[in-house]
Amino acid sequence: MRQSQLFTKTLKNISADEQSVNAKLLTRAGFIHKEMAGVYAYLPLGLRVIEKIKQIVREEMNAIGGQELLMTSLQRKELWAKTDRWDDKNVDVWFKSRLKTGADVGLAWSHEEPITDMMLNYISSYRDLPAYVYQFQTKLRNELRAKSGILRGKEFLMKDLYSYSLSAEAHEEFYKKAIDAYLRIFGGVGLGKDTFLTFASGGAFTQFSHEFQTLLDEGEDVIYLDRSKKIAINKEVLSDKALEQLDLKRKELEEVRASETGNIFNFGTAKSEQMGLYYIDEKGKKMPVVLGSYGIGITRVMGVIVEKFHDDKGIIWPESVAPFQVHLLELSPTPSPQSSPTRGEEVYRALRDEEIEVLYDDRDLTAGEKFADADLIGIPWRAVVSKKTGDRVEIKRRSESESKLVDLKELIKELS
RNA sequence: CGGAGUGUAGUAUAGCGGUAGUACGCGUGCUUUGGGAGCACGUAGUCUGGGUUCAACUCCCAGCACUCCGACCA
Repeated sequence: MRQSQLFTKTLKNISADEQSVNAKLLTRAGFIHKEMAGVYAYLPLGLRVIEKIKQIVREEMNAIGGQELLMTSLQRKELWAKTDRWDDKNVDVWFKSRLKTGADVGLAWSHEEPITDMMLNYISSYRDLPAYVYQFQTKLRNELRAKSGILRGKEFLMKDLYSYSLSAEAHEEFYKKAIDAYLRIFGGVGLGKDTFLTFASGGAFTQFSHEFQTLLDEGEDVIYLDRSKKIAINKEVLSDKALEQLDLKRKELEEVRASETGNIFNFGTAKSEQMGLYYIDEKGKKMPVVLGSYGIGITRVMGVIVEKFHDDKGIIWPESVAPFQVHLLELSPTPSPQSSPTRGEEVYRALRDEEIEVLYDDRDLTAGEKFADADLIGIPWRAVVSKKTGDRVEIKRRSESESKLVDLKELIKELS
């Protein structure tokens, strides 16, 4: 894409009100726009990052048998009343509205109830199980206090998968596969080294649920981490008994702050029973379906990545989620549309021919401004053409300071 | 929901009970072109409502919005 065509611009300064690093950098670089507290729009650059993260998640979900769908944002009151979660006393983040007919509707803060209710239509026999369905959906939550930029918003994008299994054993098997898939996802988006399976409060059916906590000083959670075992326990369930069950020793645990980037739950059969989701087994016996849910905060992951990968000049995107692979800067171009294409144009076309995602800074700006923008936007590779580079290209990683001169072939090889 | 703070051009900020200033941006022109370049001219503003006052952007009250701390967080 040509940067001259990109409608967003970088900003040198933003409101002192915006204090989180992720919101500051993403706003200044033109990835997001704040509509109101805790509510952000994702602009072209930001959306590209979102789509990259989604694709990494999608591939892993498909690999464990997930089928993608898209549920609705408007939800029926009755479904949530069945599990006693319509009442504001029980769920305090509801946005509620009313149809012209007078019927109450809720705006989706989760989809467990509607998706489980929908499955009543499709699950009636053991032959229909298991079923794994997932979606990427905007969740709307009337949080009292949004904070930390896109880390906790009133509106955010989440991947939620729901598993419907025949038995506790079958569920357990899938649950383990989901854990592995999650670890691969966090590795894939560049957070693998700092993301740990964490035992957390489990609810009625199981003692623990599992969170995926990414170490981050700006995170909201405190966890106790055993680095050698690569697992952690959330402060909220820390007890001598829990430590013993998990075979963890208090003196080997490190207290660290983290952000909950994923969370998986075993609901057992409780919700199925409440909602009437049963199947008939081989012997003709009516059995409740075993339910699990598996979430990843897509936009939160994006925010965490920015919090972890930046310097004083801007963002440093991991290659797997960067909006573009390479930022091509043409310095001191000689604008003359009638004559032959500039060196920048040639390189731009060559990269595009190789299907390399390139943001081409073809704007008539000074070198300093282009460098500053490139650092701020944070694309992993920077390629510069100018009088100085002649028929070669100067390339540099955003994360490093040394550059080198290469020819076009080497450039393409480096980026492929 | 408890506590604290802040609302001044598109953005960031200064100031004052008496005609609102600077920087960036934006527009025009010229000069520049390897780290947010220069000159000139131009552009645009006191959150809303009420009160005090001869006079309110400034003081007081309320509302709304934003930020931070805490509580909450399937």
